[in-house]
Amino acid sequence: MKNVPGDTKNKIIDAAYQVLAEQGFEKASTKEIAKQAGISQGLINYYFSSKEDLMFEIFHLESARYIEEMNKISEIPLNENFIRHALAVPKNMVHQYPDWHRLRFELFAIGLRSEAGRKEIQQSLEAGKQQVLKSLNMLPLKESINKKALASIINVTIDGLALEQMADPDFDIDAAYLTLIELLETYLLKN
Amino acid sequence: MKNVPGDTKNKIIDAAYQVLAEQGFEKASTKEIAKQAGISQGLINYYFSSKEDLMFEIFHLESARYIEEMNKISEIPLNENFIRHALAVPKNMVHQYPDWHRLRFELFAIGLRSEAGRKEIQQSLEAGKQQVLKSLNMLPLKESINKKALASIINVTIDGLALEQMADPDFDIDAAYLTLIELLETYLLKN
DNA sequence: GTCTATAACAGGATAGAC
DNA sequence: GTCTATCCTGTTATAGAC
Repeated sequence: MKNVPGDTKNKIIDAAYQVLAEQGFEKASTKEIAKQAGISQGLINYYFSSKEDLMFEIFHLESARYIEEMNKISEIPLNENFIRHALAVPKNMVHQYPDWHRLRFELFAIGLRSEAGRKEIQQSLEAGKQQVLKSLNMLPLKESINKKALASIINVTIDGLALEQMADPDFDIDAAYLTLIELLETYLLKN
Repeated sequence: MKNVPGDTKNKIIDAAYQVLAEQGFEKASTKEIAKQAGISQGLINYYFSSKEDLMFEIFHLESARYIEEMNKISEIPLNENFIRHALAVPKNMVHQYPDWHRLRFELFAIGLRSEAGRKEIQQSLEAGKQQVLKSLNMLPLKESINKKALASIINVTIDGLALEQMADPDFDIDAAYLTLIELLETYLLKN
């Protein structure tokens, strides 16, 4: 095994991501992160000036991953099934990346306590809304519809349904998405 | 000033509520809570066996307050404006009790990390859904509508819009609720 | 770059006086 | 019931050897 440049830093980031998702921001200790990464605790401060620094880097990386994932919607053909296909993208994220949503709610909680964190949430929500808005703009919609408001609603519903799914293993997320699709189709297409 | 029975305990709970909402579960120290309550730190452990014990008591009390608040919906007359009047209740909570929602998202973050916490979220979400369901059952709806799924969507949207409002002071929550009302009216009444 | 060791501090819980 | 003082543990960040 050769020493790849940037390898150690990435090992730390990966480990921190895991520990952060499992334990949350405050409880995620550098000791545990170092252990998980297979390095010494002191080394973390060689790559990151502080624990907070490391955590914010993770949130940024994950924000980017989210956008990337949601961009799959752009590739969906614009036929009468567009809405259900588009919503399948966030729905599947709950299954594929459960940690990702845990991390997101962690960010929400932190963000409501500090000014720096508040801006992080705002950016994250804004990015999600822009993605939804992009999709809405592909559809021929009436002028009377407030697209921005609608994008907000859809965006927060995606997060909320993910939470329900995580909190309650018996939650029928498929049924919820089905109803959401009906709701939107009725409003957007028949209105 | 006489010593009212249960007064000290309530002082602790009130202080803890404030500190918890401001700092979050992990950072909310018993030292700070004691300071805010105007008592000594050691006294907290006379009334509560542990910090966690204190925190859970707060979550339970707040859950009860939420239900109580939402029960106002039962008093709304069943006319054509029912939906908008009913949704005004949660919307106003964001303004009236900003701390309450901060606390709620704190609970969500904690809950996604421990089994005990997970059940707390589940209960809290379930209670909210039941309230929405109760309102939906007052309306004459088609059989084809999945009320439980719809209640979930409405319930999580309420939380989500509150988050947006807290994260972004410029967020137009009124517009969002207006669109939500239209969305529901279109689906429920015209469908 | 990476390690070990440790400094410097803060947290919750408890003991014991009053 | 309430206080003060203290114990014990765990935390992050840093110093210094390799």
